Amino acid sequence: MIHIDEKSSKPIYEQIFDEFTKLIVFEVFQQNSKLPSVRELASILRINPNTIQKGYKLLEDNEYIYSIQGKGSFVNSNDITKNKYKSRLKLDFENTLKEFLKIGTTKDDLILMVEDIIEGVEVNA
Amino acid sequence: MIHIDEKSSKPIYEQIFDEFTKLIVFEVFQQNSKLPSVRELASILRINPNTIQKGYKLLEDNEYIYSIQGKGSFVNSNDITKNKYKSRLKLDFENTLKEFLKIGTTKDDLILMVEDIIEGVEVNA
DNA sequence: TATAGTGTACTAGTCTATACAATACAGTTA
DNA sequence: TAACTGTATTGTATAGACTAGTACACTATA
Repeated sequence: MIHIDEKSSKPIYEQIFDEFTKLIVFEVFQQNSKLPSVRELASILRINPNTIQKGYKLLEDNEYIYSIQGKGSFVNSNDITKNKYKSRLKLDFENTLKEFLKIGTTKDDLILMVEDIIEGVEVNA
Repeated sequence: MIHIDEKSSKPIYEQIFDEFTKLIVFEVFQQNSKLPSVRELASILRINPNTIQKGYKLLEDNEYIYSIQGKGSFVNSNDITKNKYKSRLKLDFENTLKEFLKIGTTKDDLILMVEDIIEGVEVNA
């Protein structure tokens, strides 16, 4: 379900965040569904519970999940999570686009690039 | 000329890389022009020479500069540096686009987004 | 009520990457 | 020769990531 790369330079708790973000946004986890408990996931992945907790804390701070003491951690509403994710993506998109503009790439070039990339994805799909 | 943020979580040697990359790509440094020596820049920025060296090594590994022992470090040809930078940007662009497609954003939406962002930049310019 | 499971918090220790410090060597230039 | 370059090595200090152990408050259920 969740894949952690021990060799990655990215901290495990950030990987936890990334993995769950995708599962939530792609609706593998429906809204209000329960995430595995901190101790359970720690046991499955053979990672210290504190590290899992740190990842869950990050998810909660970013409003992807909410936690209730004694009950567990649950997925926030689809509206919230999808909008959060989309905002993050859009920010990335904007920054990259602005860099392209700085080095003189034209609007037409950029739109062509978008079309090329989409086409490439569709062919591989 | 170069700005280093001591408080940033990004390592100093990576900041050195990022700053010079931009100066080179935006042609503040012309091709074959000499970068400040390792010791000189270390003295100016009050940073350890080894850290500067590590940044220069990264620039050299990514073919933005070339170094000659006893002479100094120099900016590579504009063709090479600009292409390198563009490749990096394009990769970012592609990854973000693919994420958008995964969550069901359509081609038309994406092109609209590009146009909106460009318009926003032009207004602020 | 008792027990097991939940989130949460804290301290302490290990490990790794980053950065600094000091020194040395080899090549270039004047 | 002297002063400047890049490059390499060894050692030390520090911060962040991770582990380990423990503890407490809350919830659900038998």
